[in-house]
Amino acid sequence: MTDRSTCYPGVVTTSVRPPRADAARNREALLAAAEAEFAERGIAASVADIARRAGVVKGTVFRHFATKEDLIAAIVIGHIATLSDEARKLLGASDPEAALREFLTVAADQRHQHNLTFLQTASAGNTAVLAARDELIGYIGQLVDAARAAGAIRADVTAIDVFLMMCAPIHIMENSSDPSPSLWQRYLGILFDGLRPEGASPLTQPAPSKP
Amino acid sequence: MTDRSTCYPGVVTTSVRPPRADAARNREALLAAAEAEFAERGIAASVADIARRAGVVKGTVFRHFATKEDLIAAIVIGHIATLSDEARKLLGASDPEAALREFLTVAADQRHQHNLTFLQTASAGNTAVLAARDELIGYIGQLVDAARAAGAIRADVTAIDVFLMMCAPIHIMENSSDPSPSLWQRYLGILFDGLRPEGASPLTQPAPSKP
DNA sequence: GTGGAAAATGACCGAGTGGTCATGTTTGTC
DNA sequence: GACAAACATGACCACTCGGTCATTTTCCAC
Repeated sequence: MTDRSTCYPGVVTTSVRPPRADAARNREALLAAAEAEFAERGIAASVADIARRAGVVKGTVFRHFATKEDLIAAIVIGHIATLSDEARKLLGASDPEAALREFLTVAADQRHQHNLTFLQTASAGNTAVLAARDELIGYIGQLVDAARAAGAIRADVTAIDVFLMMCAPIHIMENSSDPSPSLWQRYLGILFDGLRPEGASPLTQPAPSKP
Repeated sequence: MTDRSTCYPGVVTTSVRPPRADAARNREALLAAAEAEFAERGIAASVADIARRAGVVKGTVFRHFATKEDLIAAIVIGHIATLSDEARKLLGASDPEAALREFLTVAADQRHQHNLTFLQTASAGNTAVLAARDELIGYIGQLVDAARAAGAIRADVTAIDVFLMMCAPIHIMENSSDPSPSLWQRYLGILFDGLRPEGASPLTQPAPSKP
């Protein structure tokens, strides 16, 4: 085994000396380049292209991220953390319905801009991703509870439901050949109306117990 | 150019002698094998594996389908045609709301069983697929019109909307790590409630004019 | 049965992939 | 400024992929 102390998937291993300045620079450049490359070419983006875009050689990528999957996981974790921050900010809002809607808007917008929907499935097994995901679902749960208490959403909808449905507007618009960039807002509107208590019909399938 | 008279993507070229018996057999076997392989391994399923599963050699695949994309297109066209048949059958139903819901149920179930969501995007540019898609949207339009006339769905929702949203329940459940096989029915329920007139809020984005 | 067309075969190709590693370079420390 | 550890380099590997093609086999009409 060679030295892999810098290969942490988003979580710093404890009690090691801080990374060298150039290494930290390159890591950030790689994350940015990978995000851009994945957004443009999807999961097919190659490690070599990412390295080139970051002004670095392919071998360097594997010094920072043990596998391509680890690189993807690092990106996904970053974005999930961003969403967690957003959800936390919205917790104290005076209008719980508007807060939940705003969260879904931010989430869809982020996923739209960075083509994250497929990255999320690509890093589904990563434990660090799972931990970040669970934290996010916790915050979503508080948003959902507040909205439900305010009578803004139906009673039978859970935090896991909302988490799973988060990407739906993006997936819907991706089926269009030449979508307007903000088409997803239309489907977020329809989806959100489906979450409202008015006209809600009983659901035949129970809510999933785990995401 | 070698003879490619059998490489038709779902549409029979006119006035050629019928294919040989073994060729017809192999073509069906290839389509079935490809469908199974794609369902199991996604878009990453290789032509060689598909050929092996069909009891045939890789070169044979390219005698029937000029490219891998053409093979995918043939599968997708078959499934779209199946949906068109289903929609046509439902046109005369006495309950337009139930008919639309039944159509969405059949569509989601088909896409769930055959993992078709990604295949559809993979064959997005194929002209024969586009033609089949437009025909399907025509039938969906009639289902939607009937449902709207019966007051079962909101006024601002179009056939293209329904077509684009068709796969949403499947995409939603695919975000789950360990989904129940019928979880998509839950999200179809929520989505369908979003299509109802009760509690519908105005949509900020206009409906797409083309799919 | 036989001849000729249609189709299947399997070896082959080139491009591209994620990943490795010995070697050379940079950085921080004393 | 020298030394060691951290880091970057670029050549390299094994492998898979979609696709091609000369050759052989199979089918069908007569």
